Amino acid sequence: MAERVRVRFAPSPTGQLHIGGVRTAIYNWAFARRHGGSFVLRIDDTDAERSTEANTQAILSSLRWLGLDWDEGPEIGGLSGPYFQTKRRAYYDAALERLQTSDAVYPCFCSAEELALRRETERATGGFSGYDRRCRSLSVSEAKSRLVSGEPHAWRFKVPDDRGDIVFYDEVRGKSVFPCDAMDDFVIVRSDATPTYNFATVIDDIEMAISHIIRGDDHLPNTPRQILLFEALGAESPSFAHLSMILGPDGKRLSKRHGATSVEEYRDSGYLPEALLNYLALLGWSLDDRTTIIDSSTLVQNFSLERVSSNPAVFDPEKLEWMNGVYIRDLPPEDFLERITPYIDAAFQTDIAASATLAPNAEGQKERNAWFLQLAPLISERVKRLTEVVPLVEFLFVDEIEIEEEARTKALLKEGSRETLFAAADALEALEEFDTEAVEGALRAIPEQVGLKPKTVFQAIRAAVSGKLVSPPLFESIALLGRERTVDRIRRAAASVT
RNA sequence: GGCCCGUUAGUCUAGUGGACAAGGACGCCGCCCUCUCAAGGCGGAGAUCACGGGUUCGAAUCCCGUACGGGCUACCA
Repeated sequence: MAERVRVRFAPSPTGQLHIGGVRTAIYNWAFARRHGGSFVLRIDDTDAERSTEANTQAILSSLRWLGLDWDEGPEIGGLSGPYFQTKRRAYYDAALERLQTSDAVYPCFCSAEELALRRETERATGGFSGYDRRCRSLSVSEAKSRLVSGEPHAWRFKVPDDRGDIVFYDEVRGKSVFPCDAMDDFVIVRSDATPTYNFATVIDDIEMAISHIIRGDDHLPNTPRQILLFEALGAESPSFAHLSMILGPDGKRLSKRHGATSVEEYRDSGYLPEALLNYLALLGWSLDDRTTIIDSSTLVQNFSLERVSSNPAVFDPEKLEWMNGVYIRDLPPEDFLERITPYIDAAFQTDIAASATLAPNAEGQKERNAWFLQLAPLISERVKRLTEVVPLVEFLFVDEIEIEEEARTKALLKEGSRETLFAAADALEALEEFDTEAVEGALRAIPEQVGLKPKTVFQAIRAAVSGKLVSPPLFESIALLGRERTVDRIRRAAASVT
């Protein structure tokens, strides 16, 4: 195939961008980038009932968030626009007209109710095989007069009788054969004059000079119909690559009842776009026998349809989470801070960006910035999702901590903890410097002093200072919290232990 | 019912006729490190390559059948 590579991702805005759709988008994007081709984004919004503008916006922002930039499409335009099917009506009307003159279609006056009824009875008796071609045998004059009288009608494609098998080579699955005579005369234009998916998509793919159609294998049965339409319209078929489904843990196609399925949900629950991209890219494609962490440029350099697996994959949230942790740990402290900022602001009603914590030139905040920066690596290696940062740093952001019940019973209400806490408070109060080393030096002496195991001592202090059983490392945490707040918390906790 | 697709450990995968009594990753288990939780290090369990036939000197790899799973079967996409 010498022609230029042009692929398209054509989501239907009937919902948010879901996991399966994203993977399709990733493969299309990577394929285009790999071959120096174009990645076209087209919105297949022919389902007027369920398509919404909000969904379209959500899809665009999800793609942007993931770094999947398109060369032509909504908001940026392009030579093959418009990129919304609802705005391409003229093309569909013209195509229908051509098929009418070439006698490749015929009007069908059967009502939807009628068809449903027939379908049902035939299926019940075992032998349903699609539309029975009833209107195909209408005489030309009858059809014409019913048309003229304004009788509601759809347009059906005449599946040829002498066409033979439809054969094509799927880039993922290899040779595919569909017997033509098993296909019924499908509707291409509805009675409200709008095109169906099969019709619109073929016309657009022709007009947009799409070279490779990479899509979910739920479209596999549509492919022979579309090939017939390409032929009827005198166009060459593009190459096809059908991706297997992404399944839920029960082996059924991934859906909302399996939990989070939209990109936005993953973003909101603290996933990094690069991690989601990485995970999804490898769900059905592999670089080699051992690579699991792969950045987008490596993906682009190596992506090929040949290495796309043809069997369905079960989506594993645990592996995604692990991978997200890998990416979080890999983030430079500055980046990490920037990424957690929105989550922290949301949780504590702070406005870190506005208070210039992260702006290096804002005097007075420099200190706080540096302070926070110290903490970053300590936290980043402890979380797998950005949202998990919130409980870990809560003790630094609230004036009054609340001691969790478990922390109280398991750490504070232990034999000797009252003495421990008083000793710790005294030791910390007596320090000249209040940095990590000094704090550690002071606190390390406590276990022996009170005759308890280090773990017992430090857990009591941790509970007093953070209110929790789990926190970033104690000495650093205390140094960051500051002497005043630390000592105050420890004394209060001591007082509450009788 | 019809048409189509798929089948390597719980999961994602490597494997394209001999180097595979099957490699990597997640998860799981154990040990080490350790102030908690993580991270990290080391080690381990886990696959009769769905099953049955064939082709071949030789099959996870090719062919056929069966079973199981999935998709489509709409004037949805």
